[in-house]
This record gives sequence, C-alpha cells and structure tokens, in this order.
Amino acid sequence: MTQADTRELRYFIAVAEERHFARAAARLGIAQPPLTRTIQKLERGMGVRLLERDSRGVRLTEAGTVLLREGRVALERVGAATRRAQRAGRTPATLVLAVKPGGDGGLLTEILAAHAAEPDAPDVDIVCVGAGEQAAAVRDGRADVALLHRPDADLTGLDREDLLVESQVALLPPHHRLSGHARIRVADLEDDPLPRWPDTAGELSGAGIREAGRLMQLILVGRLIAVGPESVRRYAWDGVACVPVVDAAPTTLALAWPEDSRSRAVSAFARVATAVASRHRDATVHEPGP
Amino acid sequence: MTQADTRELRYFIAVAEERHFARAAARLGIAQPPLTRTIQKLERGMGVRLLERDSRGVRLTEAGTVLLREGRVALERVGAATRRAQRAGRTPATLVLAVKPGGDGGLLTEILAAHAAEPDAPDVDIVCVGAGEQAAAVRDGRADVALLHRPDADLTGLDREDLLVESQVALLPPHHRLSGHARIRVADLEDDPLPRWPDTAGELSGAGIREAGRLMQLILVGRLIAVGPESVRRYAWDGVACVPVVDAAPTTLALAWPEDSRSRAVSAFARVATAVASRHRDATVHEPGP
DNA sequence: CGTCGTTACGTCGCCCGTAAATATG
DNA sequence: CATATTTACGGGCGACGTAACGACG
Repeated sequence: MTQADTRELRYFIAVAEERHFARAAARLGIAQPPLTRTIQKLERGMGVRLLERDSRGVRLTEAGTVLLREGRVALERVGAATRRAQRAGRTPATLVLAVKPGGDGGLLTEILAAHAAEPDAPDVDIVCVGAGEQAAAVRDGRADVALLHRPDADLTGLDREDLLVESQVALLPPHHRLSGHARIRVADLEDDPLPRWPDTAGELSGAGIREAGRLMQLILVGRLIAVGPESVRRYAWDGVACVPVVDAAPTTLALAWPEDSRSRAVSAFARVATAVASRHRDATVHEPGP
Repeated sequence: MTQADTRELRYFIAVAEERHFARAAARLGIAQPPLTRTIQKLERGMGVRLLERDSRGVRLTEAGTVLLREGRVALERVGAATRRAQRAGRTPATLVLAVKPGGDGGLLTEILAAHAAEPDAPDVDIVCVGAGEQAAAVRDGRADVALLHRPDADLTGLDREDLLVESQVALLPPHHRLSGHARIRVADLEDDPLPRWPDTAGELSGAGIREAGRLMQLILVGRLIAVGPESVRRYAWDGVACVPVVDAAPTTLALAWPEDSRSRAVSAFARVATAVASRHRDATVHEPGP
C-alpha cells in the first residue's frame, strides 16, 4: 500500500493542524487510540515518518509538512469532484455564481439580464460567500464561476477573464479628519483601523464584518474605516464619505472558473459577462459624467 | 455522507471506463457484487444517478461524466500528495527530473553541471518516461520537474519557464524521395506515416516507439518517418537524413513544475536552467557557424 | 503526579466472495 | 436462453471505544 485514503488524510490533517492528538480526536469526534493507530498505519504504509512525537506535543517532519499542504488540496479535489458531479445531475441545470456582497462592480444585474436573454441559458444560482472565499467556492465545487477582485484573490488553479479595472475609494465616518478631502493617499490612512474591505476581512472577522450593513454601522460610529473598489459607493450609507485614494493600486474585477472546466454553460456565461463589461467600459469612457 | 471515498472513486472510474461491471470487477481484482453495492452506495450517498444500466451495457449520466473526469484528477492529487510526501521524507534529498529520451534539446548535461556547481544543490534523479508523459509524471508526484515541449504537452496545473525555441526537422530514410532536399514543407509529408516524434507516439505505441533506437531502426528501413525538434539531429543514426520543415510550427523546450510548488530546490533548478538556456541562445546567435 | 501518546482487548460494522434471483433482447 | 446486473447470505478483516500502560516534565 502506498496510496493514502481520504480518512487517513483527514485524520492526519487534523493532527497536523492541531499539533495535538487529543484535540484532533475531539475535533474529529473519535477517541485518541484510533487516531494513533491510523497515523501509525499511514506512516508504515508510506514508509516515511510524518510526525515527531515529543512529550510536550507534536512537530511535523519534512514529509509531514508536504503531506499537510498536498493532502489539503487533494481532499479539496475529492470534495470538488463529488459536489460538481452532484450538481451536474440536478435538474434543471443551474449555473452557480459565487459573489461577495457588494463585490459585483455594479455589473451583476446587467450580466444576469443579458445571460437570461441567451437561448438555452440555464438559471443562475447566486451564492453569497464571505470576503475572499469566492475562489475557494469555485475550487471546492460549490460554485461554477465567481466574481472576485484581483490581485486580492488567490487564483491558483483557476482561469479568469478580466472585466473591469476599478480604482479605490476610502469609506470614512462623517467627522473623520479626511472626510472633506477630494482625494487622499494611502499614507494618510496608516493610523486608522483598516480591514481592506471588502476583500480580506483581516483579523476583524469576529466582529461580523461579513455583512455590509454591519460594516457601514461600524464606519458611521467611527470604529473603523474601509477601502474598496469604487463600485462600493452605491452601497455606502448616507453620511459615509467616499474619498478616492489616488495612489492605491487599482483592483480588477474578474470572472473566474476552474482551469480545466469543459462546461459549455460556464464559457457561455463568461462570454456574456465580458460583453457586458466591455459595453460598460465604452459607456463610461464616452459619457464621462452626467 | 456526501464525500466520496478513494475506494469508491477507484471503483466508479473502473466501471465508467470499462462501461461494464464484470470487466471492471476483473480489472479491480474483485467480484461483481461488491462493485454493484459500492456504486449503489455511492449513488445513494451523493443523491445522484451516475450510471444508466441498460441490458446491453452501461452508459454514463451527465453527473457520471463529470465524476469520471473530476474523480480522475482527484485521485491523481491524492496519489501525488502521498508520493510527494514520501519523497520529501527520503534522505538524502533528491530532485527528480522527468525527461523523454532525446527530448532535452542538448541542454541537459550543461544544466546538470551548472546545477551541481551550486552550493547545497541536491542530487538530481533523472527518470525517463514515455513520450508525452513528462507532465503527467510531475502532476502525479513521481517527478518534481520536467523537460517537455510546448505546445505538444498539456500543461494544465503546471507552471513553466521556456528555455529554447526549436524549429522542426524531418527524419527520413536514405532513399526517401525528399532526402536530398535542403528544406521541405509539411504538405510534402502528408502521405508518409508520421508519428510526430518524439512528443506524441500517436497510434503506433504498439510498435515500441518509446525507444529512440527502435525508431531510428524503423526510419532506416523506410517503415515510417518522424518529425521533431532540431535537437534530435544529434541522435540521428548515420544514413538518416535530417531535413528542416520550414512551415512547421516551432516547438518550445520548457521546464515545468507544479503550479503550487513551494520547493526551494525546484526554483533553484529552474533558475539555473534558464541561465544555461539563455547562455546557450546567446552562443548560437553570436556564433552561427561551426 | 499530571499530561500526552501508545498498547491491549472486545465489539460492531463494513467489505468481500459464493450462490441464487431477476431483467432483457 | 444467454448475457448482465442485482439480491441474499455468511465469513473475516478493520475501525472503534474503554481501559490499562509508559514516557516525560
């Protein structure tokens, strides 16, 4: 035997992450002894030591480090395989699109309308996921395509089509010292608590930042500020100031899908989305302001 | 349960490929009944019908088609995870390079020498694989890096660095009607049996084309001809004519590795290889003749 | 002596193989 | 009636849990 099993991988990953057999067993909902045995058997089967058991815990060997990283993606692919097959069997066929609230660059309704107008277009299921999880949703098979922002999102294993380049704005409380400015710079914000919304929630996830309203609330009361693509303007509450950050690297709104996708529905949707985006770009170029 | 197991995936893939429970069971070395039960359980667990059992065989449903494709890569990743971890645990550390006989563009010895001269360079294990299997060897964890030719090789899931652009030559028997020509065109060859050596063995694998000597033998006796990058000249036997094919799309020799590789050894090797290749390019540009 | 990983042992369940049953052209 | 898949039944291996043991600070 040299081929690890999904159960063995799950168990090993739990131990490797917890660095503690007892905690890992609790997390897995089993007793410690089966865990010990499974890891031992895995090591014996592979002919390699994965964990260095020390009395005050567990350290990973070189091989263990590799198996932790590789095993995670392997399990993810197994889960993705089953989920994608499940969804392919559901009727009627639907296309699942992962978005983040407010992360559509204002294009979503237009794209959906254009897509629905296509002949034989499947229904589109929209799933809202937490900040920065759109790519993961596509990778693990929960979604077929995702709207996300580059370069914030990690696109490993995904193909993409760029839709829109957006400059960044800061969302500030009404009485913030910079609220009146016409434009500011990144350096101006370095003292403020800034979770780079809406792409990575940073360390503030405990506060429930995943919801846009919650975030606006916190901004209004001056507990934090946020920076995001200019399309978030439309979600800003009254009183929240939107000030362009002139030297922030622009982010690109992109549509992403699995790089080995052979789905006709996905490519059709991508074609429609790029068409809408390019129409949108032309419109803003030719009619700069009202 | 919604997460398939590796055993279930293996079994399903066997049935899906054979389109026949009995043959699949034989291939797996088990009896049919366990196969039937396993597939049923898999379908029940996923809540989707995967196979349409007809009296004269088995057809795949939409979901089954997806699971066949996705399940293959999932199993491959599981195998890759274990193999890579195994190799990471072996001491001393070695870097495994997959090449195809004669597919090194004449750079291999130079690259190996340059790499060995680096401080802390691991030993390089060279594994020769059949034509077109270098990428697969990297994907499934048998090798860390591969030398291969674009665009013949499928680089899905791999990162690469291009080393050398090579134009193509035809290898012809001594008395072939085109042997005396200084250059020919693709259209001139359309009547000849041509396995696009050495990248894809085509349908002739039964003849044992994997070995270069065998191929030369067949060419000499006039049983077939071959087309490949110009670096194969050095492997051509006496009497075999090498004639440039002027309108064949040039192929690019590239070094490839897993796109999520975080191995220091791989990146060091890639750096050395590109340096050697660029030196080589400069040399051939500045000294065109002998 | 408390913490943590391992070994021992008995039970239950899953997977397998053999044999019989069912559907279909 | 022949081919192919499914159901029925019994045996064995493997995974689990409880309990006892060993190593280390």
